[in-house]
Amino acid sequence: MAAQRGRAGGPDADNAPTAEMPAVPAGAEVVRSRAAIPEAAVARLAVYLRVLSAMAEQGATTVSSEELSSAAGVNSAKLRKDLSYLGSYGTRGVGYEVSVLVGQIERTLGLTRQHRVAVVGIGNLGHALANYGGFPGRGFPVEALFDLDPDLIGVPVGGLPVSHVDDIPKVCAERQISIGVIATPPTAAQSVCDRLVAGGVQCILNFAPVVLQVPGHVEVRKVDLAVELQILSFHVARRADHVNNGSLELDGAGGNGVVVR
Amino acid sequence: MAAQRGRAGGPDADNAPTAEMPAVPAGAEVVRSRAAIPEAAVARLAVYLRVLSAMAEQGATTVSSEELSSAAGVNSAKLRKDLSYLGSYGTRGVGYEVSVLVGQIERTLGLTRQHRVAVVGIGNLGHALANYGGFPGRGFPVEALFDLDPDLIGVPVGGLPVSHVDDIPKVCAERQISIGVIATPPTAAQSVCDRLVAGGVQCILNFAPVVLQVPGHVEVRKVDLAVELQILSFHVARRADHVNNGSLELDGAGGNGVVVR
DNA sequence: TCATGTGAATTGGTTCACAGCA
DNA sequence: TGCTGTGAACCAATTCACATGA
Repeated sequence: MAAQRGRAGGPDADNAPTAEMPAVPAGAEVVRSRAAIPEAAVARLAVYLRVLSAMAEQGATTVSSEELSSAAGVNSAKLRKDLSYLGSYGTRGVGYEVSVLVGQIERTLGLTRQHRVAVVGIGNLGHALANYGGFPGRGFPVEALFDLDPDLIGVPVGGLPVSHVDDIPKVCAERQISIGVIATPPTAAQSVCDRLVAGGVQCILNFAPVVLQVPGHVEVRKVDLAVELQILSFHVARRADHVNNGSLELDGAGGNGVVVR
Repeated sequence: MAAQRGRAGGPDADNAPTAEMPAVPAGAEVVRSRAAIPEAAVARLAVYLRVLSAMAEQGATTVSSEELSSAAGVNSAKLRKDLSYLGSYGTRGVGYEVSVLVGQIERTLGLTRQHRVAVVGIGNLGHALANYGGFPGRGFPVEALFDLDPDLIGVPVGGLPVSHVDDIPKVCAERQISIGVIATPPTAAQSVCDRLVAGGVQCILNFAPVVLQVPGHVEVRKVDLAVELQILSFHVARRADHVNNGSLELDGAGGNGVVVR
């Protein structure tokens, strides 16, 4: 049933074989295939990639860990550690070549492949998603749309006609969809999910506020507005409590902002 | 500059006076602000809350950690640990009373307060958000909408007229907005963010693919479609690699699916 | 007897601090 | 001289396993 990977750093960690760590030879066997990049680092790599792309557009050819990390909102040690999972592509005393990093991150994230996307549920959100048109920075073309509403079937949205949810398995298989996006009401989500899985979809991005049950080989990520808002609510409440309790020291020495430390 | 709290278990930890573990003995009105619930647990509490609400609607009055955890897609040990941060509200040998749990989680997440929301950027996504109408399960009423487009100003969306982004500080202050939702194109996001902060907003939910810079007292959470898709892409690629490498042992003993372990 | 609640062990992730190299 | 790359130390989160109490 594969637990959701949602929000906060899903654990999961399939016994991923660890690094071919250059040094390793020591003992004996060990080693396996590729390197186990921590889940948390993967998420950040995607952010670095975006920042780097922006920098490249501005004509930058080189960046230091300091520059890149501050643009990405992390500290430089973490950035360097994250990049080290890719291998050693920096130049000591200098920094990283932007184009090299972009290439390596893309390769690592599997962005050299195409990942065909289907969107299910063409309501407000589904519309928004369908109109993203080719999704973020290409590589994720939307190739199928589905809904239940007879009035929508056949209507083109973002240039693509809507199909009926009953056809999900067939259409997904035909069009080799690898990522299914669920933007339906919660009640429909599980059955849609089952059909996507039947259609051979490997990953699901779920916007519906339900915990999906999927077979172990399917990867699920959840985007949950209510959860996000409630987490923010928690922080507001906590802050308010602190103030009430008079323990508003909070930023003790030097009154720096926060985070920093 | 407060790092983003985004995706995978934002660390960050504003120097939150962690574990001020109630040295406060058995004494009196324990409860109080209760210290340091791990960020990761907070996100899950929101999920438990939803599951519990659904159960309550179905008439359930009691639930065991086993039932609740499987419905929420986590293991029961984690669930019990999470609930223990709230205090001891279960009955050994029996389980938890649904209504008590709902109440405690709501209290902990600060859902007894109202959190007025503003949505900035009334495009496809902004429309979708505005029409959520009162956001997830009330408690998060949308009280202001903003856009740049003159054709939109004054037009009601989801029953609320759109104001101009220049008025963000004034309107947010007037209407006591505590949560700002940014659904603008990336280029506009930082300036919108600055205005929200000027308007006294305490939390920001950012859908724009940029890393926002905010003062330390403002909490930011990011929902980033591109990042989500790229993480999924990574997993697809990794899986493909494993197969190619013939190291598809992966599930050594017993050939269970994956994830599980 | 059974399921909660929780210390202790473990695992995963972050940060430090410095060796190594252009 | 810098800045990368990385062991080691540290801290957070998860899981284990069992004492506890209805």
